[in-house]
Amino acid sequence: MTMRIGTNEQRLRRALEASGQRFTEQRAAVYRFLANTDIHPTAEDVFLAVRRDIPGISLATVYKSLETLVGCGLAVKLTYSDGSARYDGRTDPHLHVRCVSCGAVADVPGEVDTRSIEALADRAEGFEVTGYRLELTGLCEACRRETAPRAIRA
Amino acid sequence: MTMRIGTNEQRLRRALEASGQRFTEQRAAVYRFLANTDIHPTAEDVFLAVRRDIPGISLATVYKSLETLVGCGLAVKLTYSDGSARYDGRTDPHLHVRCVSCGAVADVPGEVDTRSIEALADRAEGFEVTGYRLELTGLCEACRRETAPRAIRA
DNA sequence: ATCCTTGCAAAGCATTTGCAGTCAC
DNA sequence: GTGACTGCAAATGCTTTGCAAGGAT
Repeated sequence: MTMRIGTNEQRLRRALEASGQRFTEQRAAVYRFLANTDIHPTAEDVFLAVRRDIPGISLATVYKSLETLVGCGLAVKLTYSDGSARYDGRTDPHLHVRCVSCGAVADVPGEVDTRSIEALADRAEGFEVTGYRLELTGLCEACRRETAPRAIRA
Repeated sequence: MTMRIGTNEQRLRRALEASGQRFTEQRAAVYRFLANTDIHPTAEDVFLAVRRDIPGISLATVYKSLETLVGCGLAVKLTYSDGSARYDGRTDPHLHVRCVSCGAVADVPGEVDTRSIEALADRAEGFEVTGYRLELTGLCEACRRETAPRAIRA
């Protein structure tokens, strides 16, 4: 089975059309980058990368394009407590690790047994529990070597 | 066994002294409020409440006082992905539920079996995993009744 | 031809910071 | 008396928004 060039673009065209939105060069470039990386980039990372293809693109357009992709179900937004966000081209649920020093995010393979978590949902008095947020935290390889990691909120 | 008035203030005085900081009316009022509520207030909630005791207090001072309490180990800062923070006078680790609509936070009694989570720490390649973040999400009683919950980031 | 998108700059929002005056010790 | 703390206002940093010009269908 051969991987076809253009598959990502076709998927994007279909998803945009399905939601009554237009295919643009900017959205295509953003999706192309996102679908081919596992670094879980910030909007700015995407901006810097996409600017190599489209020098005139603006940061605001990158933000808007990313939100469009999320709206179409082609990307997932990972939001963090320092107010920053990262984007993931993988849309299936999976666990992430986040570096508490630099904010880098990586995938963690494997399944979590969530029964223990779900069992607590009934204890949340007054709340209708619909889900949970779980992520591992730690230090990435680069930050582990550093003497003075810069402080960020996990 | 009788609850003594002044216990909170004594604990605050001790904690501040231990870290070379000064006891002030503002810090006392912030701690008094935080130690007697389970609403997990935002800095602004604290500000509005404390202003009843100290009308001239500023929001900046409330922020600084809260950080001081966190630094002393008398409070815990709960940070969320919409960039907001809430403060908890309970410093022992326990699970929270957060309303995805209004951001309200409540305690959830009970223990989670974390073995399944901890077992995945080894799979995070390149990372030294030091902990995890877990919280339940859902709708609080008030928001469940509303027709159009306002959108916030979970 | 329509009306969705872009790019720019300005606005938002929770929080932080600089600084002069004030206060706890 | 001295250095930490307060209150004010201005600044910060990520993200969003308003709007006129441009582009996809």
